Amino acid sequence: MDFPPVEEINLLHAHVCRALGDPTRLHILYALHGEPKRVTALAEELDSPQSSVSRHLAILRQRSLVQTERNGTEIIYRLADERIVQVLDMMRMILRDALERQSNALA
Amino acid sequence: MDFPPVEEINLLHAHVCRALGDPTRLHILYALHGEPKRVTALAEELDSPQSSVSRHLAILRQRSLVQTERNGTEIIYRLADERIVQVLDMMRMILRDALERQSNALA
DNA sequence: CGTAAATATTCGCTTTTCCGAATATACGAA
DNA sequence: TTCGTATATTCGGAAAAGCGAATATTTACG
Repeated sequence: MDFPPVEEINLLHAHVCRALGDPTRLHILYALHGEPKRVTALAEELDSPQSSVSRHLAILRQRSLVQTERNGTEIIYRLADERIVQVLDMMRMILRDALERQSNALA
Repeated sequence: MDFPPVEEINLLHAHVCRALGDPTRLHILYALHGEPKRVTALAEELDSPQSSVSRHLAILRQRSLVQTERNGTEIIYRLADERIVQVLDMMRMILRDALERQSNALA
């Protein structure tokens, strides 16, 4: 029983993190939380061009962060794992605490 | 009492995620877990040039993921918040499950 | 002061990422 | 098949991020 080397795991892991490293994609992930949606709906909600949203969704799908289901001509996107939002929320908490520490340090 | 707009939070959040989106930086964060280290020690551990590690550390520091403390001529880096590793581990779990689902889907 | 050690920054350069507009593809209905 | 809607992809260019080597900076010590 052998495991993939650390470097390879880090590579995959970093690839996923990079997918999270764009404000529009974060917005998309939160918008899909508990509520699958189609591309056009997301584009309207984010006030972003359709091609842009579609490209972002493709990136999230490649990285296994969202899944798709076709319904006629439309395609429904959903979170591949709802725990993703938990992770994002935890990051926000950590970030908030860090910012708070910094403003305290200034005072 | 007003809050910063969602867009601004997403921008900061994405900025932090981008810092996580590099395999060397992930390696650094795990290497610092529970064990502050100096730059040279990290460079040796990662078998990476000193300038490269220093640049990565600067990025992690800008994003409030690590903190520094000077000790003579050396500078000790530590995680700004140990919960960061929890978040990373959670992401790995989610990633592992996703990969597992995918290989099952092929079978 | 001068030297050595540790860390940071700069310099070129390459690669990646991002964007909107335009175009292409896929599907359903008639 | 032809049309309309929904989604995906391509195109061309701009901005950001990556790297190693070399150089600069900071600190301690004699």
